[in-house]
Amino acid sequence: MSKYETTLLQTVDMRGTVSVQELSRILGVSDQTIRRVSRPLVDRGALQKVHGALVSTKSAPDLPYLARMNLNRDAKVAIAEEVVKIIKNGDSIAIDTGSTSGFVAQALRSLRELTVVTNSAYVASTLAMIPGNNVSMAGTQLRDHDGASFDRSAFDVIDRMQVDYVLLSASLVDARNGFLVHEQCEVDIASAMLANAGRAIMAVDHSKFEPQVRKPVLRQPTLKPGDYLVTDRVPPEEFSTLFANLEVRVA
Amino acid sequence: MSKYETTLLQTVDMRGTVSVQELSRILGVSDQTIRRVSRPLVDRGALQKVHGALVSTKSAPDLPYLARMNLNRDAKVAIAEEVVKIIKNGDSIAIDTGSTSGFVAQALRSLRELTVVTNSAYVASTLAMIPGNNVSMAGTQLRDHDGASFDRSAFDVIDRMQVDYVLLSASLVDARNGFLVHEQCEVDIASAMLANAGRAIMAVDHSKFEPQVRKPVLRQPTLKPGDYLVTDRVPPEEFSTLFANLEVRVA
DNA sequence: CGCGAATTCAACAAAAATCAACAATACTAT
DNA sequence: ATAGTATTGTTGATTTTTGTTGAATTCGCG
Repeated sequence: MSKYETTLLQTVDMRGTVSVQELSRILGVSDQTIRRVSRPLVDRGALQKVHGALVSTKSAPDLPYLARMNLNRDAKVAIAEEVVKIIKNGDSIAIDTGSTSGFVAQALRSLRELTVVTNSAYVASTLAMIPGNNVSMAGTQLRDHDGASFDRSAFDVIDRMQVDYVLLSASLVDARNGFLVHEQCEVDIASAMLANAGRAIMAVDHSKFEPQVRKPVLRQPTLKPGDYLVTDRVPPEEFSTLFANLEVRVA
Repeated sequence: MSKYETTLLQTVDMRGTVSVQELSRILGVSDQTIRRVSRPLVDRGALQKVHGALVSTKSAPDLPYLARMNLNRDAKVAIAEEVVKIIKNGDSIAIDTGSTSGFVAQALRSLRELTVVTNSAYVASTLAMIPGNNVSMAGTQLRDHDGASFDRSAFDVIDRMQVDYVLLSASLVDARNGFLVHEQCEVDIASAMLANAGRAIMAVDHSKFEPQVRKPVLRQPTLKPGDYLVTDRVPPEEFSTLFANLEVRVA
């Protein structure tokens, strides 16, 4: 560990992005030294390196949530458009958090007079400003990586509503165990929404059918017969049992 | 990843649409370079490209709130940047709804470890996704034209918090009557925030000093000596009494 | 539809940044 | 004190980025 590490990190985090040249002036060492001491920092992910400068990993624009939204972007857009075909003007819908939900929210802007309840601030602000919509934000304190809430008041709001549809998502679809996610709080919100909704719409892109690096272990509540499954590719054969009672739509 | 990426994204997201020409002037590089560094951003969907300019994917034109945001945009951007100079990393701030607040939220993305409470879903979702921030959304049911909440739970949340600053706005500044708005609920929220905050920051662009077509009649709570007034032009002489005890900053 | 202006694109040359290797210096432990 | 180790600055070759040029494309407008 170099003696410059802390100063270097502080400076870069403070300013967002600092050129190698300027860093060498600030620390009073050569540019080559900056490159050398920054390499381990870059390797362990404390900093990012670009040609000519170092940028903080905490820097705003490349946010985890938005980065995730751009993964499989085309698939998610297609799925979102398919979901919107199910919903009609004037319907009510509960929307959970998740990368696909953001796209569905965008696509739902083409409808009118929707009643929406969601625990995602992004979804809420996307749909709230459409004239005629009635949007409720469930929850108070927002999780930083996706701006969603899972506190007590979120459940209070959800339990007060009765909606036509609920949009759910999952991190992994497993032929044996069903729809899996990483966090218990996500399951809790999904259950609450499901309990107060008519038909559920499970939206998962094709990447969710393949093994994940970090395997999720928590089961989403089981769906009712007649609930929708919307995805962007025909699912492999081994999922036919799991989807037997669902109305499957492929975008 | 280019070293210009962060600045470019911030600028475009903040302003909605920026011409390639102006971007090249702002970043001090050629227009060709702007095209080059923006291409990967466009490819991964972080930006949209049109002939002659780049537009933010987050921008949603032709809506009342965002239309209002585009009125006097340059002034509001300047004011927002001035407001950010007052706030430091780690500070806590309450933010009311209003067109200028949206710009301040965008500008506050450059700071870290902020604690934010707001009744605007737009502000909440803008700041919630910055890693390290702690954002609370005050309120449940959202007003459709600006996605802000004024229900009972909004006050409950605000009254629970004690923050360093509160950002307020107004529809009209009147030399005799002070800061005026249209709706009583806006005054109520402002009062609640003011009661739980250290110093207030009143942000009004120069257009608010001139008569409005629809004259607002409700008085915002009076400010304390030492509170900030941030605007984009030196206010006319007749306001000197009203601003006597305030720290006036002109962007 | 066609014209002029503005914008974009492709290619190349210049400039800047990076890397690897080596020499000089400081520091440590015997 | 001295050999050994680690850190730093310098040099020159290599790679990446950038601005410029001219051709091709797109846009706005009569």
